[in-house]
Amino acid sequence: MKVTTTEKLEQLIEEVKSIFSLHLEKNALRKTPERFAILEEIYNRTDHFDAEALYIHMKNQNYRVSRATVYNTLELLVSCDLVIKHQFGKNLAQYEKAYGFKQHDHMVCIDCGSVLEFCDPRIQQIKTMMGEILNFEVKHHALNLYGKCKRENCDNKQLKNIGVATTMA
Amino acid sequence: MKVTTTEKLEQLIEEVKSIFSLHLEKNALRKTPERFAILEEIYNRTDHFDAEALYIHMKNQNYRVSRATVYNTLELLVSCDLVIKHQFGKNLAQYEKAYGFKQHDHMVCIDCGSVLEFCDPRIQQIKTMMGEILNFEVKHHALNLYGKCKRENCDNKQLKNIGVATTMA
DNA sequence: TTGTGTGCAAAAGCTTTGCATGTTG
DNA sequence: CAACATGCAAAGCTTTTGCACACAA
Repeated sequence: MKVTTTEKLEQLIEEVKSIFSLHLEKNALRKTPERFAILEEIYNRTDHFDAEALYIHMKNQNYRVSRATVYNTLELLVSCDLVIKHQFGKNLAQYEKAYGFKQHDHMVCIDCGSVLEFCDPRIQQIKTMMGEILNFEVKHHALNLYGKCKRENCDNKQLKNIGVATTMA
Repeated sequence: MKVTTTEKLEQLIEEVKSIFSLHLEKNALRKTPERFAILEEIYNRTDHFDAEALYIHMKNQNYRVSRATVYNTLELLVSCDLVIKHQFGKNLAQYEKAYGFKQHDHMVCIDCGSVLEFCDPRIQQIKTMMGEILNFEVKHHALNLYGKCKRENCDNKQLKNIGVATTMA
């Protein structure tokens, strides 16, 4: 029987909802519809996004939610590793879904702001070794490479919201 | 003849001033006393600092300077690689002098905010390889490892200004 | 029913901008 | 002396906070 991409995504969403549910129970936090709606919204997105974009998008779908709750829930989701928070060199936090995707790092174009992902096993080795040497328990990391992409429509201007490749062409 | 640490620092400061001077000339920018005073102030500091701390410190020394000029000059210095700008996961840019110091990366304690530095040659290999694979001209990078330090006076609370080891004990 | 979570709006914090003034080239 | 840089204060943006109300447990 064929399993479509949509079905896979729905399965993934059910899975992360269970995980989140369990996390809320464990920490005696409430299972509010807003929290699950935000989680679902995030996992239906592709690429990176900021808190305001998430808020606006939910508003546009006529989902009644406040910025405070969006920020609140994002923090919760980061704390249980369902979402990763990034700072790509701007004073604007970018977020990304984390569960079921290979851990990766980012290449950011300093002209057009486009972001590509890559994996390299050496970063894991560095984390382990430096943790031992410096006597730290390393929890996570951020490796961003900044440079100039060679897209022909790279606009050689820093966009205001460091964005997402698909929103910029 | 003995060369003291202070003398070395003064030499270094003269050197970066020349570099900055040349950069200003090349770009037809003006050599104002404020710009050189800020550069000197930065190279007299140790560790990491934010724009406000730099501003306050100059004010305390009765140097008349404005926030606008501080931000302005910091950007200039970053653009000619005399200063590096960091974002250690907070919405607050941290800066660091860059000339004459080995390039390094950072280990940040998620509890007390202390920052340690380390070097690892593998990061250079990753930059080169990923630049080729993704067709980017890599200009710089940021690798931050986040974890828990094992200092006995690590206060297990996130400080407001991710700071500098020496200001926190 | 109890108290945590939410929405709204105001406040806070960092950074940028506009405009009059000062100063470099 | 003309253009650029500075100082000051106001504005801009993202994020946090306070408070009254709603609703999950």
